[in-house]
Amino acid sequence: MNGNAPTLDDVARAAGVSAATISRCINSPDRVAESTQRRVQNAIDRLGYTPNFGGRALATRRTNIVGAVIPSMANAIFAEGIQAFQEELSREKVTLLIGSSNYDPDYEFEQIQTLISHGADGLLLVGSNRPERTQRFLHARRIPTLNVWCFQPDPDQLFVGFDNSRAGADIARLVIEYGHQNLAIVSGICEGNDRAADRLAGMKQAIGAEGIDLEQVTVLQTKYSFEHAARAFDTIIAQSPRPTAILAGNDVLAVGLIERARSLGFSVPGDLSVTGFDDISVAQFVEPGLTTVRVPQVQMGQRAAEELLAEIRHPGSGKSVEMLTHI
Amino acid sequence: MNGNAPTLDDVARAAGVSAATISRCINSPDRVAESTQRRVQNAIDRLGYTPNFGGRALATRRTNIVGAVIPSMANAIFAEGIQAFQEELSREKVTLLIGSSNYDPDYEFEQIQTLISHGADGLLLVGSNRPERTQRFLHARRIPTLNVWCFQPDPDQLFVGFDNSRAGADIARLVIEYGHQNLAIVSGICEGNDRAADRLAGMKQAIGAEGIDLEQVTVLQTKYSFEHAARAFDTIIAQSPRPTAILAGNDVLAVGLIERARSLGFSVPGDLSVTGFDDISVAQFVEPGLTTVRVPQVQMGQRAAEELLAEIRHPGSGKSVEMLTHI
DNA sequence: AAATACTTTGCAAGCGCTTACATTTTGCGA
DNA sequence: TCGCAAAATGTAAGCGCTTGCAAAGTATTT
Repeated sequence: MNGNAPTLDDVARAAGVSAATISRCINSPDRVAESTQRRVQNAIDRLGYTPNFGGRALATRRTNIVGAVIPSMANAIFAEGIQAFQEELSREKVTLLIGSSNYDPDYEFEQIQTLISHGADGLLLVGSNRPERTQRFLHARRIPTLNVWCFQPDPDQLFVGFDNSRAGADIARLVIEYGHQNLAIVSGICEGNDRAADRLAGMKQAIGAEGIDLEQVTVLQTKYSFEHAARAFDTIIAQSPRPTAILAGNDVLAVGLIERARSLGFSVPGDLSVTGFDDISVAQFVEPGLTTVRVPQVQMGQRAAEELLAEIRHPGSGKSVEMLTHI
Repeated sequence: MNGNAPTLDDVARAAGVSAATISRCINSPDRVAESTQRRVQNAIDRLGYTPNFGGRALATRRTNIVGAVIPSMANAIFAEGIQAFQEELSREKVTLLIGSSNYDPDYEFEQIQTLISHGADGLLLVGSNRPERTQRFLHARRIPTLNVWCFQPDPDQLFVGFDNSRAGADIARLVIEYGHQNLAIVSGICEGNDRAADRLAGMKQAIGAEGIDLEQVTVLQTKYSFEHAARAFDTIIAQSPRPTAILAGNDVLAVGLIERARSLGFSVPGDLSVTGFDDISVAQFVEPGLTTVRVPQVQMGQRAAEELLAEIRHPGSGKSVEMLTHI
């Protein structure tokens, strides 16, 4: 904070009214006569007054900050959703504190603690699979929390997301319908990542249900980066029979796979099809025809903001929302 | 915050000491007898106490939050640097509040105000060209502020960045040395964006100095998106004589240009060279040979954190740092 | 003109924490 | 055993804001 910031009292003195009136001017202007309001606004402007955060937080027992912990800021997967989330929040004068966990549950817990100790009124988290310790903390402190990017019919938690398993199954089925029989899957690392795990499970289930022997399907788990995807491609392409389609666990992987394929001289989708997941804009661009599971990121972000705010303001009033993906 | 969170007094009562002692246990343990410390720690654990943020902020007049306003979260340009910035901050138990301005000075001002009103102890801003109003506010409130992504020898401001103009000149010169005579420039929008403006100015200056008629060089200003870059490409490619090299104002534009070129059947860099700026990782991947100005983003983020923290803790002690780019 | 209801403003008590200062306890040399 | 400095702890005054309650001012009704 700031040494010489003007306080409510300063403004009050300047405007010739009491501090309470200033406070009301700011928080419920309709309880103040219009003429006074003008005078006060004037003083505020003149002094460059901004409410002191600590004071306000102390008095209202609310910070109007919500925290979000996303797995990664390094790629665009979460950017759009978070942006929408933030816009919706700022409409309500709530600020977003962002942390990133690098897909590491321990680090996620640390970030959560930091956010809370910095006063976050509520939390947006990605996915739902987190260690006992984290869950206990959240529960003990009664922190309003909402999970995105996944959905479970659990009445004790709040979700705004979709069924990763079903989406995974959908795209696998589609690929098979196109006639592909030799498949490979390049998934994200499933441990500690329910989205990746569910997608993979869905894909496997659908593949099995379509009568393809799962033993014949190479499944690789790898980090979400172009480089790792390229390496995964090298492994897959060396196999025989060579797969004719690769199902990627997300678009970062898909783009990495496609680029690697091309730079090795394969034509995509001529020699080989690749499907993605998440619909990030770069993917659209690198490969206009990329078949990918489209996730309603913006909607998800907006809705998440609404429901989380509801839960914060009136605990128990936030609702879970299942969204649909399409291909 | 939380309705039923235990307070200092609760802990004090539980431990049978005064509130002051608890406070000291937390903030300067060496002023408290070890036996008491144990007892207090015990009570803290038992009650699950965490200091109330508002109270602490009010009493210390410090939040340990710093704010950053970046032009955009939608692309990766700032991601790495911000990530490094945040990591450095969290080493010092300081949390980062991020806002994005969408390259709009008014919105930037709004974000700055929000950050300040949420208690930010200091601010990281991108670039240095901002409206009078913003500058006045920052100055009047004596808010420790540091500008990144640019550098000026102005002793009244703090910079951790590089000379965009020189970098722009460097890459233009290089392209000309490679023998290109017909050039085009696709710049970001310069208004309100000193980085874009400086880069462009540097490029123009170098081009002129190399004896090329600037009148012959098409200069387009466009938003930083793949789509806008693609449109710019269409304009440029229609001209005669057709340019043999396009200087892009950043890597998002460069990638957009290259992709558009390829999808129209041009070979890059065979038919046409494209240079970038910023060195984002996707660029590396889309076009391994892309000549781009490499910006030391991670270093910049780290150093910015150090200097900004210094300035916050001891006003006047933060130093400006000029970093070097290379090609 | 008096009685009533409403609107506008002020008063003052916290919210939970830190910290200067005062007080008590402890340790140690004489 | 006493005296005194140092260490440990307590006391209490804020930090800047909100808000219930009371008071003052205005409009409306009878």
